[in-house]
Amino acid sequence: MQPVILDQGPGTDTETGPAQETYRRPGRPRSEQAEQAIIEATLDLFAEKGFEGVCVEVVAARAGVGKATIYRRWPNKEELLLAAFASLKSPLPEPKGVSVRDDLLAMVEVMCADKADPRKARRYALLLGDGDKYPRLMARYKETVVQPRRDAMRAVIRRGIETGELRPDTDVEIAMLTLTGAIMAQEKDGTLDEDFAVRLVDGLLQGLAARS
Amino acid sequence: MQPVILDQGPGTDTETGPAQETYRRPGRPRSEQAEQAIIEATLDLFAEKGFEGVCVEVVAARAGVGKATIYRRWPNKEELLLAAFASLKSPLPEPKGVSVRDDLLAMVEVMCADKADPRKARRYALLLGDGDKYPRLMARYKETVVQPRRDAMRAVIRRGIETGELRPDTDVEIAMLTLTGAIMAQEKDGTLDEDFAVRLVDGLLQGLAARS
Amino acid sequence: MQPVILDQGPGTDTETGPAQETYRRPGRPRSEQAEQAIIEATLDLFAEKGFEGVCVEVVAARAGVGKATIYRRWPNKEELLLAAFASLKSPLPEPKGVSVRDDLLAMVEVMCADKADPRKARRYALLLGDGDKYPRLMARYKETVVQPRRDAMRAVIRRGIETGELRPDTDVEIAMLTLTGAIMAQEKDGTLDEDFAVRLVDGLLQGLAARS
Amino acid sequence: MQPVILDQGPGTDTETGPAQETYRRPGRPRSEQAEQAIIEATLDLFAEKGFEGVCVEVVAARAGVGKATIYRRWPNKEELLLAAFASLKSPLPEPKGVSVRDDLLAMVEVMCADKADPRKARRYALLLGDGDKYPRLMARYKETVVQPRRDAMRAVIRRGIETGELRPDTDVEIAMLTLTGAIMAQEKDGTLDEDFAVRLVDGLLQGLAARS
DNA sequence: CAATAATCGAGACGGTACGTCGCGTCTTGGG
DNA sequence: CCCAAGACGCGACGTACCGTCTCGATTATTG
Repeated sequence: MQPVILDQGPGTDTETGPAQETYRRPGRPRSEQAEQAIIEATLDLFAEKGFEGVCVEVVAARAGVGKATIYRRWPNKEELLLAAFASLKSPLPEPKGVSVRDDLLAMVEVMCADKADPRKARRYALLLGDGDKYPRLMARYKETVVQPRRDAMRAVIRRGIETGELRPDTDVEIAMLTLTGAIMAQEKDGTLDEDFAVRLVDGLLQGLAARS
Repeated sequence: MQPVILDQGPGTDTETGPAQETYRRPGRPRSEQAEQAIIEATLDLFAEKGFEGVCVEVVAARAGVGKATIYRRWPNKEELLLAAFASLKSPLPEPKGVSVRDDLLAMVEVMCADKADPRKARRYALLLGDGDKYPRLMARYKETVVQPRRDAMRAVIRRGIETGELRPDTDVEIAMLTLTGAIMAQEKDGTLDEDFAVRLVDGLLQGLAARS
Repeated sequence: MQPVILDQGPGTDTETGPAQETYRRPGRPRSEQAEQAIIEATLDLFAEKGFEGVCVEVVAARAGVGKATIYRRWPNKEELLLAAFASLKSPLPEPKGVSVRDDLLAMVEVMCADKADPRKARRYALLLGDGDKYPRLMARYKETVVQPRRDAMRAVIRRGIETGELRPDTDVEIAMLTLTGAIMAQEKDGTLDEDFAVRLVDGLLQGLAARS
Repeated sequence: MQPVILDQGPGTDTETGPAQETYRRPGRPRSEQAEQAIIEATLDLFAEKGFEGVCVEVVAARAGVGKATIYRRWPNKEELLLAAFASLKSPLPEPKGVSVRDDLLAMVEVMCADKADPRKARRYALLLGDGDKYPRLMARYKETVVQPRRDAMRAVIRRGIETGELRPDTDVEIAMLTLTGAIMAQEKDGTLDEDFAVRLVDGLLQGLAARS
């Protein structure tokens, strides 16, 4: 019967940057500490027990926080998870523009490294290979993490065609899907991760067909 | 109403192989009909309402079956879903052995077609981008659906190297990951599915590098 | 809608006594209304359909309450039933102290009346002769309802001996068991309830033995 | 769809005695051993774990018997329990007819002894004092065990009135309820069981009122 | 001796209720 | 306006028994 609490307190989480004038909503400001503790607890729980282990009630308890403090910030568990994952994002390197092979390699190496970082690995592993009960989450993950990377990669390939480094009839989408897909498809326990990036980029550049 | 005579018999489904003589466990055999009805109901519910809609209680009601009859066969909801999905598997075509390109193309086409079949598409779509929260289901899905396909594809590539159709220094794993990964990574609402397979196979065969 | 201010507060119901200062546990207090509604629904269902009819799920639905709200208060169905029955207790009249016969009669009459009151009668009838399957409920019932009444009755008899109204060699326990037991043993559909109390008390006072 | 199995095999349990001519239904006769084992298992389980512990499935397992073998004999769990209890019945002694006091005493002593016998005690305790979730069962118990005893007792009292041993204005029903009720009401852990019977009978014979 | 018939054990069947868990919301008193 | 705590309604989960229904095998009596 009480009016629904509208999430319009100081510092709504849709704010992506500081407002122009230093405007401050009335009332007690949200605790930055609480926010951090929640994210950390979420990430820890996820790393420990996977998706199932991330229960809002447990996160709250571990972060020493009330459930409402979580729901004041994120509308549901999924967004919480997503926010937690987002805090792990490692940005792709800016292409240096010297050689397409080098730029692609740098990108692929960063993406492979993500699977090695223990914390991100868990995210990767669970999302893509171990227990993926959260496809909607995965969609969002793709949207916010995978897609931007693809776009960057697409740009590099396009530039390669323009510079003549790549075949002029290169199928950009296919090339891009091939690279990102291969990383995605590779099993996390792959045996020789160190030079996987090199093999992948070079393999793709050369093609499979025997040159007669 | 009469159960089929070749019923697998009562007992745990952990049976890994048929006994030597056609052994029959004591007690009333499990109803093959019930099993079918359950799988169908599961698939229907999934197609209708996605993951969330697949509640064991609803499946049981729709299949005209007690919950225990479900739990007697599968230990939890996840395994039920998996079994249901498994019943959708479309086997890869046997490689004809004429040309590697044709064999690969046939395989890729089947895999692409899976994403077009409404029922399987839904599985794919929900698993990879829509549904909600089913962790290790996808792992099992990969294990039972994706992995076998990869194995088949690997075999074709290996044969291509032997016949000289593919470069002798082809990196088999990379090639295989590239193909399957690209299909996986392709968005389900891809606009030009019809020739995607051709583009993918040919793109990979030719490579990206400009021939100087 | 507002919970009564003297709500017992949230927390386990194992609290055996009130804290010194009116201590209030943190968190939202338990709704007194919900408690009432649950008890009422339980009693209604019991009156309507007997023991079998008292299903926690139905009680919850009828009380407009979640199952958890019930299980937060009582650990199981049995305790719920007991609590519901306890709320029906009709206290024994205070002995007026004029004559033992009158005091006993008043007590017996109240106890007999309980078997006439439709709601309490149902409890009695079902517990002792009709319902189905609730083991240790009756024990608790006796503990909380029967025993206190016996204690009160015992006190009256003791006083009667002191005042000389009863034989000095009266066996108090026997007398008390005799009275309460007879009421207990009497069939619920007894045809002449109105003067049963008088007959019982007088019968006991006079004894059976012919006076030679 | 199959016709219901009618319980008309050899030796339907409605047979209360051997038929006149030694008629024997065709087919395999019911195993007397199984019947014994079932009853024993029921009684054991009851003694061990009370009402709750008596699950038909457990009884069957413990007796080394199929569930159908139980349900072929008794229509439901309640009847099984009742049959088991019935096998414990200890008949009242025939009144010797010398003195009413002696006859009553003998009867009361037997009834008290029932509460001492470990096996019967459990039945008594659970039915009347410890865990009585089965009121319908208790009704049947009263019907088949308690009621016959009351009838016998009533007969003795009536004879006492005729012989002049008891007051001519004795209220037979009250007297009878008083005796049986007191035994029923007495707690099983009563402190001095040995002479309880004497105290009860004598207490009732003398009455409580002081003789002025 | 073969046929018939009812038994036996085992265990699956459709149901119903249980008690638990987690979600996202609401409501306390106190910063 | 925020905070920690914790109750709320809801709804799915997986378990436990109930009483019934097959199975193949066994055991008597009848023809």
